[in-house]
Amino acid sequence: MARSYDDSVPDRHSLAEIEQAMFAHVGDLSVNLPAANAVSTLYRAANAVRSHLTNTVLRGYGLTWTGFVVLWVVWIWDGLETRHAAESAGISKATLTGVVKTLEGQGWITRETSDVDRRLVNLTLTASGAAMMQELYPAFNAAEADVVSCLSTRALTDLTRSLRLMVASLEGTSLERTDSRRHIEPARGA
Amino acid sequence: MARSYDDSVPDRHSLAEIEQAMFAHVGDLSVNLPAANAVSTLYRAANAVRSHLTNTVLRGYGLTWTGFVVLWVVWIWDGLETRHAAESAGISKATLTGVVKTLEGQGWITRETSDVDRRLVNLTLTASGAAMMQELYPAFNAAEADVVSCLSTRALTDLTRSLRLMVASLEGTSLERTDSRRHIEPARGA
DNA sequence: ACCGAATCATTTGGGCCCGAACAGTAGTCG
DNA sequence: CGACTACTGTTCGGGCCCAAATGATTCGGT
Repeated sequence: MARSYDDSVPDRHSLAEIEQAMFAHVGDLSVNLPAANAVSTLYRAANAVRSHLTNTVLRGYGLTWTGFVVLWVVWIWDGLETRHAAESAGISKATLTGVVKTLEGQGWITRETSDVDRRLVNLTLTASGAAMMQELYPAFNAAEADVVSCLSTRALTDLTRSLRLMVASLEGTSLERTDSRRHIEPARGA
Repeated sequence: MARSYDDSVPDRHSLAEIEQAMFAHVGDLSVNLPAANAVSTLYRAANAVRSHLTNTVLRGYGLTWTGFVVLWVVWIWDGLETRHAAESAGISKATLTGVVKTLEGQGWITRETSDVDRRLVNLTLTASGAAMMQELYPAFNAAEADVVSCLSTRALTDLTRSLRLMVASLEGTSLERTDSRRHIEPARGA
């Protein structure tokens, strides 16, 4: 190595160092540290999981995380309309259009406009798409299990419950103001 | 409304319905449901938080989530080299280059190559950038607190600890194979 | 003093991501 | 029937995202 990696400016920051730096900039009183820690760790963990599963499992099939999620919801529900697929996958309809175009070009999925309502578009897995999911999902699920293997059963259920609470409070108050009582869509896997 | 939103195909899926659909496709025995639930809920929660904070706090300043995170780490450490900024922000150096270009164009940040090592580039907040963060961060932190207000103090610390465990086990084994003993960078706010 | 290896930031190319604007389709109500 | 309204999926524009390749710079060893 060209350098020992620990001599220059701050690289490895302890929590105490970060707290001190924060206090120096924002003032000791008015900062909610546990909330800041939780949010940043949450986002970092989600990206770490996504990145890990993508690189270890999905990349071999030429799939992205989002592409896989879309395939998954279409697979599990034996076909889906675009609007439901977008909601279940947790992405916007605009994004879904592009992702489906990619998956369609890869031959995993087909798109056909509905006969009864010509506004709708039905998504269905191709034969090779279904076969691929049947082979891929067990490996993906095993990798999921591996990712959470560092947590006890109790810690895992607590984690999921807390996260679900946050999702419920956020998705209940954010968008979709047209129907005040908004349902909670658990997305894939739950 | 044109339709009652609840009559057509499957939209509101209960957990039991999803489990049943999964079993029908993957086989009852070999699926780790708690792990799948945890991973999907984790990712969905992270995106919900990101989306909420972006729309309620950041959008008013013309900032994206990633742009804000980069500004934050540069702010809190009184300037940073790009490699450290990328790692602290949890994004690749390639992504950072583009984000910094955006922030530079908006006048929040400046870029200048180091004198002692001309490969390095130092990032510093402009005067207006520092002033903006001083005004913005309290609002952002308040929104963070609001997002986790549905959890008890105990649940929040447990959540953060579990997530940190996952991050540690993932970032310790994923990339950066050059230095086998990799440190754990807590990112912003932690 | 040189040369090869390591490290840095950037560019390139392909894909995801969303809000806003859009055109097409369906239901409603006079 | 003919507006009017609501809902559909798509397109557009701008930004984020990363792996791989590139060019510049530095370090270590000879």
